Amino acid sequence: MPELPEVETVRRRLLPHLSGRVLREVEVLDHLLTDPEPPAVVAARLEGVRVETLGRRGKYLIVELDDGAALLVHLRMTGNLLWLEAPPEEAPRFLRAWARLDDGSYLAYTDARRFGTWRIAEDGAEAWLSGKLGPEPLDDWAVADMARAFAGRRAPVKAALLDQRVVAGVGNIYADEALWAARIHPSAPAGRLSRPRIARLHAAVVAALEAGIEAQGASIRDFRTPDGGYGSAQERFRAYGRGGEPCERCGTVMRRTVIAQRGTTYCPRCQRF
DNA sequence: AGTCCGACCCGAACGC
DNA sequence: TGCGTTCGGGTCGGAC
Repeated sequence: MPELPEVETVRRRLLPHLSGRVLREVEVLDHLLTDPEPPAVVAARLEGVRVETLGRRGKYLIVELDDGAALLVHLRMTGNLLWLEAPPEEAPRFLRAWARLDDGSYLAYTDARRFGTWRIAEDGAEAWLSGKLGPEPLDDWAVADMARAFAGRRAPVKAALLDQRVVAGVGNIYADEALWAARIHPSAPAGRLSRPRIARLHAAVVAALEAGIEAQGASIRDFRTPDGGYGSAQERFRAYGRGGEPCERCGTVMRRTVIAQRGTTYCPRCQRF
């Protein structure tokens, strides 16, 4: 499930292939991808435009266009961008959109569950994203920012971490990893965490995301890099998906529950309420 | 304002 | 083997 490290991996691997390329021909096959905008309108809007660079904000991949607009791609759960040197003979499974580039190469967007979105931001990415997203965790994010965002909140700290206005890019996986590393119970009310605990969690979020990028993301279900490769972050997980297994810190059996409507795994001994 | 929860979608995994 | 059921993710909008 693409979270910040997966999207950053896509950005880095795709950048050399897309930078400076012109989108010669674009087709959007799934109306949900561009909803409420008609697919043909979005496709036509993209044709003939040059890609300046690729950016990222939280879990959004930003295709910066040379006319000042941007294409905001959100992969949600099962979205994948795949780059090929030439168009394939057979369409990739779950193909929802594709583009032919001016060097003959081909970009495919696949999405089994059709949750992903493509949106044109005519005034640029930040105009559309500001207000929706909090700070970039690996950019200019301080402990004080996290403390301010948590202040007064009674919701579980896990719910707060998943709130993209608190910090952008953390999803279910890296939230569980960070809470485990910081030894904080996912149900603890965000606004009642002590300053040292907030500092610990802040550092743990940053470390979890950096480790994820380092491993080129987690290929637990559908995620692939644009070259069709696999990330290896899942091999290092110490909380996510480890319910029923021993905690790697203390050996206690990890517990799986539901918090903030999300599957949540934690160590009942290391992460006391 | 903060919080909660259903809806969206459908392949994969599971149960019988 | 085959069928039906459940699960899971991120985000949004509506209800408290």
